[in-house]
Amino acid sequence: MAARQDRRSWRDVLEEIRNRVLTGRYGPGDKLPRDEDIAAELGCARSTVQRAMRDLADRGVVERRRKGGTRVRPDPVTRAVFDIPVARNEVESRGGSYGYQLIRAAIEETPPPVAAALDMRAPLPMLHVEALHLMNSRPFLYEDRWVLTRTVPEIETVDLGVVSANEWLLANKPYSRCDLRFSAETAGDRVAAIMGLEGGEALFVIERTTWSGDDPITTVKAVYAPGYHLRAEI
Amino acid sequence: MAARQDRRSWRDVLEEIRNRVLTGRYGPGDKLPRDEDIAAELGCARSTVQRAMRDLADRGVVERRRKGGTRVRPDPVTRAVFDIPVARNEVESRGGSYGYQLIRAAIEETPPPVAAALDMRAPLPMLHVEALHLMNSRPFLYEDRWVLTRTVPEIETVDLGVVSANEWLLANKPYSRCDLRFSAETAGDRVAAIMGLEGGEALFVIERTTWSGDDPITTVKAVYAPGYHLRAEI
DNA sequence: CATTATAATATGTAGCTACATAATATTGTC
DNA sequence: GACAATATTATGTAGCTACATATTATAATG
Repeated sequence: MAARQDRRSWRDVLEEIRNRVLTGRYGPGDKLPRDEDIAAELGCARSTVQRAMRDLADRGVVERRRKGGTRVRPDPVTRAVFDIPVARNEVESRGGSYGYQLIRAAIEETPPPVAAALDMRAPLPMLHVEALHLMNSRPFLYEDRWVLTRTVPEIETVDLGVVSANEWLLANKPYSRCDLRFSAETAGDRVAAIMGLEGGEALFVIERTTWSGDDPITTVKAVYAPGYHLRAEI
Repeated sequence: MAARQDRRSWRDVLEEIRNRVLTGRYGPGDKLPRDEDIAAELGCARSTVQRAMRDLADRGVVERRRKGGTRVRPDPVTRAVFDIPVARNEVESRGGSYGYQLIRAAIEETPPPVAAALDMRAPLPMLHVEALHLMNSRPFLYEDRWVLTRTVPEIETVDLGVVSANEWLLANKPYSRCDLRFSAETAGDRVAAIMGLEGGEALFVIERTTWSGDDPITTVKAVYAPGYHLRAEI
């Protein structure tokens, strides 16, 4: 096959190995031949096999270890990649007009759950920000955020009535680590009041915590308006 | 830096470029120099830059096009990779004992929303399966699934009281395309009854639709027990 | 002027070599 | 036999060359 071009591409190798996994020729937990042998069998260079294998490892199909070899992942998972856009972009890409509204910004002591999320031992003064992102003047996303001022002192000089803490931090304080949690939550009285809901609705929630090296930056709870859903395709 | 080994690794290149993006030296939408020039500047081979750039593109930091060059993604996103495990593995990896219970399995005509999810034009006979996955004998995940028997006729011969449709399909009918949707939903009467809830709780929902080539295989709504959350780390 | 053919170009891929690195296996020592 | 030192090995990385491919840019043509 591949008449004009006789070379075997890494995608061909990937497909071949993937098929062998899917048809059970290489079952869960099984050890695969070494790259070199697969290369010889399929008639390509080791680097081509390497390329394919790296992709399969990225996709969660196989696991590779130096000297240990390659084996099929024993527990099959569906690996999905999600892009979580900035609220402004998400609203605008849906053709809506974006609006932003600061609800509150104040210095407070770290509450215990926030300290836990950020791996902090002792409470410290933090900037607590609540804000609402709007689509077509209607609540789209409520954000409840804590920022560690010791890590990001400049944020105290920012007018959060104009720029959202989210956008400011993204542009000014890159993170090196990020924890993400997706969940569902019932709209409580406070959130319902802020978002103009009746209360009791199921809301999609993304919690995100970021660090710069070992220094905690911020933790946010982003609560989306009812009906929101996040998509991915594989 | 890198005393013993003077070579610059692709990770170094990646970090360097990433920093330039984060510090604004390469701003959103900006075009980067060609790989070859970056290689010359940083003192490494083009292949090393390529490796780093591919990774940055995978992470959603830059966009690359042949001849068009490399540019910084204009809209910053948080790209997260989630592994969605099979219920059994998820329960067992948390140290729980897994249980499975078939609620119902019957042939029905495709309802319109299911047809829409699967890109089907006309309704066809489908296998409608409802099942409950248990952790320590308590409801963990309720699955409401439709399987197109025309694509997977063998499933009619499977005893779904013993093997879950999910596990059987994963092992026997590989998919080539998969759509995923995350959302939050309020527990209705039926789901509440099945899961032993009071009703009105906010539940985390994953909807998954798969195809083999152009042939629809199945679409599932997976409803998790209250308190469930999905994690990722970047 | 629009439309099509052609050239130019940046990234993508395949193959090669050589060496690095992380494990695992083996051997040596007590 | 237990444990440490050493060898072995499969994957990982860096660099090189040559060519493929997809676009964009330019020139040719009606």
